[in-house]
Amino acid sequence: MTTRVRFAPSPTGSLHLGSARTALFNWLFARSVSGEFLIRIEDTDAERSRPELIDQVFATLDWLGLDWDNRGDEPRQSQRAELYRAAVERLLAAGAAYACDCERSAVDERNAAAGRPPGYDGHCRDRDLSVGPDTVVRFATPDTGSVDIDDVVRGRVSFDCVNLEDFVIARSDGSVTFLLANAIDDAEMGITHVMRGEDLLNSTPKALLLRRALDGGEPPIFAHLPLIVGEGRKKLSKRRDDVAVENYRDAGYLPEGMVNYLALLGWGPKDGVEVRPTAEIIEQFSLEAINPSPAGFDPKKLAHVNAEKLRALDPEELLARSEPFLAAAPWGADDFDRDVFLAMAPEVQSRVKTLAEVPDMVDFLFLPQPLMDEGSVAKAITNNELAVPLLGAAIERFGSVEWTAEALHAATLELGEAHGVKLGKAQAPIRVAVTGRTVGPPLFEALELLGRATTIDRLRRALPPAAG
RNA sequence: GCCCCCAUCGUCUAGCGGCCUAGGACACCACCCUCUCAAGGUGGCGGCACGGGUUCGAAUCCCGUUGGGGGUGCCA
Repeated sequence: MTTRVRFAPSPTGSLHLGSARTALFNWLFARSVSGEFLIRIEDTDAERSRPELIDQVFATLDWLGLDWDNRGDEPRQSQRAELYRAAVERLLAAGAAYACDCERSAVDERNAAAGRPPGYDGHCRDRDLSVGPDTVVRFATPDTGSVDIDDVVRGRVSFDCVNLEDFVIARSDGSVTFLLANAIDDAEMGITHVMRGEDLLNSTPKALLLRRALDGGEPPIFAHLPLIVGEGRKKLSKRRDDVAVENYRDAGYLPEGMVNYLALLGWGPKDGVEVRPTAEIIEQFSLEAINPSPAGFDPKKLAHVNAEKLRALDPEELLARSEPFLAAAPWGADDFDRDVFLAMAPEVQSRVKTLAEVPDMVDFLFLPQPLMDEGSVAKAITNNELAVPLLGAAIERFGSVEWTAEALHAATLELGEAHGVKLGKAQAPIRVAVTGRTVGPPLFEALELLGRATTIDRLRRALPPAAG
């Protein structure tokens, strides 16, 4: 039997980091065993589901590079209502489910009055109500016995049936809930392994009970993934944390950076090599190596992994990936010179952690005039008594020096010596005059690319009027 | 409240009874390299939650405690 896994998002929001990690692990597992990775849309809740979000989820999975094997034919639970409804009828007919017209508040009151813990009390089990617009359908869980799950990452987990309340499988409007649709579809799609977040562990015995009641056959193997937690060791939340994968894309993270980092949350390669090509991660991946404890999301490490991926790109690739960010840069399209960019690319790569930082690293090369950073100007020019003489000397010297990074480097060194300072001090005012900042890529390479005329023009402009 | 899960440096992890005076990575600190800033190199800081067992031997196995988290919906 071929291994078959699924990722079953609910289109109620943009793709969440936790969901992306779940999708990734399913995908990694499927690819590592030459199995199938399928997608199913769990939109049984008409109130919350936003159909337009489905394409967004697909787009994000595409961006991450998680290809699925039923593309274009992803089951949508909202379109399978009849199938589910038939299952509800069967359960009803078999006496495995019953109608219930209890209001939540009534249940709570009864529990409070009787001193019982919260949860449905089975009030309607034997009332023999008929199903109608004012009733839900509940599944009658066994009163005794237990449901055991042999979870790949957690070992055997046992649930006593007495603690399993009679849960709702069909709403009063006739639609079915996730538990039922999920159990039916996993059986029907021939899913062999179910990998999902640990927050679903408690619902697993219910799914198993349903599957059994519906003669769904051998249950899948379960693997409940550790939750990804945020700052306070709590489940990542939309309020506190930046959880939308799209946000990371827009912030300049590489998909392979996200994939690599996410793969490290709850799993680690045996050989300890953390940052590596996705193909290798697939090779190394194994279900048994997933660890059960919650994993904290660390933006700093994500950034580091991303930076490593960025450095691994060749210049052409960097340019291509940077395109969206360069398009939003402050210079005109005509001012951009791809050859200049490509020449500077290696220096840019070792200095940025995200694509979003790329434009700022090269803007002075394409802008008619550099963006002058106030603090930098003050520090290196205004409040630097050596700035004027140094700049003046540079204007003089750069007029005739051979225009190569090497010669410019040597010339600036000599300029510094003549004024009693080392190269570090000597290049500072020149750097600010030409690039607008005290920090940036290597100066002399940049000057070479910029050309003699532009460089000298910028040096002149940096000189105070009186001195100029 | 009840049910379930988890527990190695701040964080991600290696470790699956002796190779552990616990290894790596991120972050942090120092030094080196150096035209700034990075990158890179070297070194440093820092951890098996606690208490009982089991065993010749426990980070590793068992029990308990404590702590954390998740679930407890006509959400998924």
